[in-house]
Amino acid sequence: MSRSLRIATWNINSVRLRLPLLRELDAVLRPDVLCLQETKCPDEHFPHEGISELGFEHVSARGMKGYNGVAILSRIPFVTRDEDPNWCMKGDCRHIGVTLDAPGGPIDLHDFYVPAGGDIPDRALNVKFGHKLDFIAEATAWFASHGEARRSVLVGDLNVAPLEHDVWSHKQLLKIVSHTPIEVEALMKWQQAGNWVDALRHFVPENEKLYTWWSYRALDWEAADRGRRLDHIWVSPDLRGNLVRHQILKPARGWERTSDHVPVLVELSL
DNA sequence: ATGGTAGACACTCTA
Repeated sequence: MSRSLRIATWNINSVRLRLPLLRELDAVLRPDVLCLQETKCPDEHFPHEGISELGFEHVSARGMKGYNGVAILSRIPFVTRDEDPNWCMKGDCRHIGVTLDAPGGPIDLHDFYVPAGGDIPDRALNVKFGHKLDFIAEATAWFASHGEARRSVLVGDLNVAPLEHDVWSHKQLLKIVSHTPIEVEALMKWQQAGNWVDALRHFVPENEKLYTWWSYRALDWEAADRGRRLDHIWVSPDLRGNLVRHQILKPARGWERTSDHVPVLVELSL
């Protein structure tokens, strides 16, 4: 007998503005757990009522005014781990860790919103790029010091498209923040630090294009199809055999007043 | 090489 656990992640780009879209997402994906990034919402204004109406009884939010912000919405109980690091000592609401009361035993879940890093891929000229690299390095060191992850899932907007076919043109994006070699190397070191399994690439071969984000700035995002895979789901190696399916909700990019990211989901059989 | 769009918030920051 096995039970399923459906974990989704979405950079929602304002949880208050897009609360109605969560109903659409829920109808299509039916996640047990939904991790959000860029909620742009201080905790005291978090729309708890609308979210509990969707059936998510368990909510942990870490937000601030104007920027950033993460939240985990869940149909299954969890405890928030408050002892996790305050990355880069900035208190800027880019991570929540919870331990899920999952079938078959607890699962540690991490929801990350990695700094985007600005436009210039040079830490000497752009402090945001330096912050991004420092953030990833700090996360790498933290997971390395904890050894190989076990019964763990790490999701979020990691703001790096690591593989050649995670972007519409590898060659044209080599100097564009999100796909530069220094960021790709840093992200891969992080992945290796916990021996994480890239769950989306577990399902989709590396020679196939795979995107989760399309810029707002295209006249016709769908026709141009200049996407990038910025959103990720990683699972610890002991859960590799429990992966049963994934979904990239590309139609969400066509919703009215939507985010520039689309929801991504992985189902585990536990 | 440039600029295009979007959200929060109240000036211009962030993406």
